[in-house]
Amino acid sequence: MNLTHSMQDYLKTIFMLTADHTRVPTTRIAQTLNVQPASVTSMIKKLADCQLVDHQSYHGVALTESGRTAALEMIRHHRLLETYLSTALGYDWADVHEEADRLEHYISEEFEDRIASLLGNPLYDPHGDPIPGRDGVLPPTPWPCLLDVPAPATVTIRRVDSSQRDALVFLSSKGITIGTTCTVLKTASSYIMIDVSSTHKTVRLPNAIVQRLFVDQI
Amino acid sequence: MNLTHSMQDYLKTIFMLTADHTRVPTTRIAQTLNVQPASVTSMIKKLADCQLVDHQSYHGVALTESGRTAALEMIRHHRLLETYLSTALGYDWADVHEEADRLEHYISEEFEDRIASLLGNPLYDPHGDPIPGRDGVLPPTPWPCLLDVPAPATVTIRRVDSSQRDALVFLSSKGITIGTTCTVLKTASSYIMIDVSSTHKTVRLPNAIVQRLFVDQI
DNA sequence: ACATAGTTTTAGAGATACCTAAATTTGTGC
DNA sequence: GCACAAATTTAGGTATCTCTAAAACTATGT
Repeated sequence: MNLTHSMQDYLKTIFMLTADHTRVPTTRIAQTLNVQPASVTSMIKKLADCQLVDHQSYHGVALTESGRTAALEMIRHHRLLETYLSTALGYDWADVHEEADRLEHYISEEFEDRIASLLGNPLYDPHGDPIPGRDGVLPPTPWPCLLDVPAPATVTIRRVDSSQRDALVFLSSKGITIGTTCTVLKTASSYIMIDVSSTHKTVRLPNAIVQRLFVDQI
Repeated sequence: MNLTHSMQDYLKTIFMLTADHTRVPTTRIAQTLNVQPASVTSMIKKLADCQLVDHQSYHGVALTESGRTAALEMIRHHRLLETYLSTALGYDWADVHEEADRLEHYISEEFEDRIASLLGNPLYDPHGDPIPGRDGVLPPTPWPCLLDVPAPATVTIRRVDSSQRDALVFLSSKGITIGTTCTVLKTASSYIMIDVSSTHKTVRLPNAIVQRLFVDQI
C-alpha cells in the first residue's frame, strides 16, 4: 500500500502525540495539523482501513506496528534532512524544520542513504532529537530537563525542544546550541541565571526556555 | 497566482516542446506527460485563464512571457538539483533526473540559492544542459551535433541529450562524459568509430547515440 | 467540394483531501 | 439517572487532477 503525502503527515503527527503511549484524541491531531476535526475523522478511517492505526470511535487513535514503522521512516527522513541542511548547506537551526517538512515526503531511499552516509550516520539531529535508524530503532535520549537541575551545576546542552522557532532564535542569539557547556548560577521560580562557557557571558533564561532544554550534568 | 505541482509540470513540458519556437499540439504534451489528451485540454484551459499560455482551440499552445518565466524557474531548480546530486551526493548522471524531477517542485528559494552558491553558480548541468540564471537567462549552447562532424576530427563532449536513460548508461560505461575528448576515426552511415582519449579505447557509437552528442571541435 | 481519418474538445465521472453544518456520543455535575 | 457541554462523527459540498466516451473540428485526398 502506497502512502499519500497526507497519510504520512497524519502518521508522523500521531507518532509525536503518542510519545507517552496513550491514545490521542481526534481534536489534538486536528490542532496540530491545522485542519478541522471532521477532516481528521475521515483520514483516520482511511488509515484504519490500511491497518496503520487502531481507531475506536470516540476514544482516540493509536498507531499499529506498521503505522509506527511508517511514521519512523518519515521522522528519519525529516531529521536526516534537518541535519543535512544544517551541516552541509549551512542552514540556521531555526530554519531547518520548514524545509525538511516539505522535502521529507519526496526524497528517495537513495537520497536518504547518501546523506546519511555523508553525515556519518548521525544519531541526533541539530536539535538533539534522535534519528531513527533504517531499522526503526531510536537512539536513547536520557537527558533530564534543565528545569530539574538545581544550582550550582555545570551542564552540557544535549537537546532542545524545537517546536517553538522563537526559542531556537533566542538561544542561538545567546550562543547556546547543542554541545554548549553552561554553569547554572542561580535557580529562581520563574527563571534561571547561567554562565555560557564559550562566551563567558551571563544569560537569564526564563522558564519557558528552561523547560525546553535537556542536559548532561558534568 | 500560486502554481500547483501539476501546472509547473505542464509549463516545463511546454517549454521543452516549444524550443523550436513553434506551437505545440495537445497530443504531444499528453504523450510527454503520460496523460490523456482530454486532461491536457482542461489543464491548458486553466493555464490560459492564468495567462501563462496562449491557447488557440485546435491549434496548439505556446507559453506567454510569464509562462516562460515560470517554466525557466522550474528548469533552474531541476538542473541545479541534477548538478548538486551529481557533484555533492555522488549520483550517477543517469540517476539524477528522476530525483530532481520530484524535488524541483518542493525546494525553497533559499535551498536553490544555497546549492547554487555551493556549486559556484554553475552554468551547465551534468548533461551539459544550460542552467537558467535567477534572471531567467539561459547560457549559450553553441555546440554542433557530433553527427555533423566529419572524420577525422578531435572533439570534446559538451552536451548529451539526457532524455534516454539507456544512452547515458551506455556512454558512462564507455568512459564518455562531459569534458571527455575523443577522436573521430571513421564516419559510416549508421555509426561512427571514435577513440576515447582518457581510456585509449576505440568505441563504436551507433547513430542513435551520435545524434545525442554535442561537441566542441578542437 | 466533400468524405473521412485523425486530432482536439466537451461532458460527465472518480479519487483525494479538505471544508461547514448537523447529528451523535461521551462523561461530568447535580 | 439525567441534562448538558464538549468531543466526535456523519452528511453533503468544493477544489484539483485525472479518466473514458462522445461530439466537434481540421486537413487531406480525390
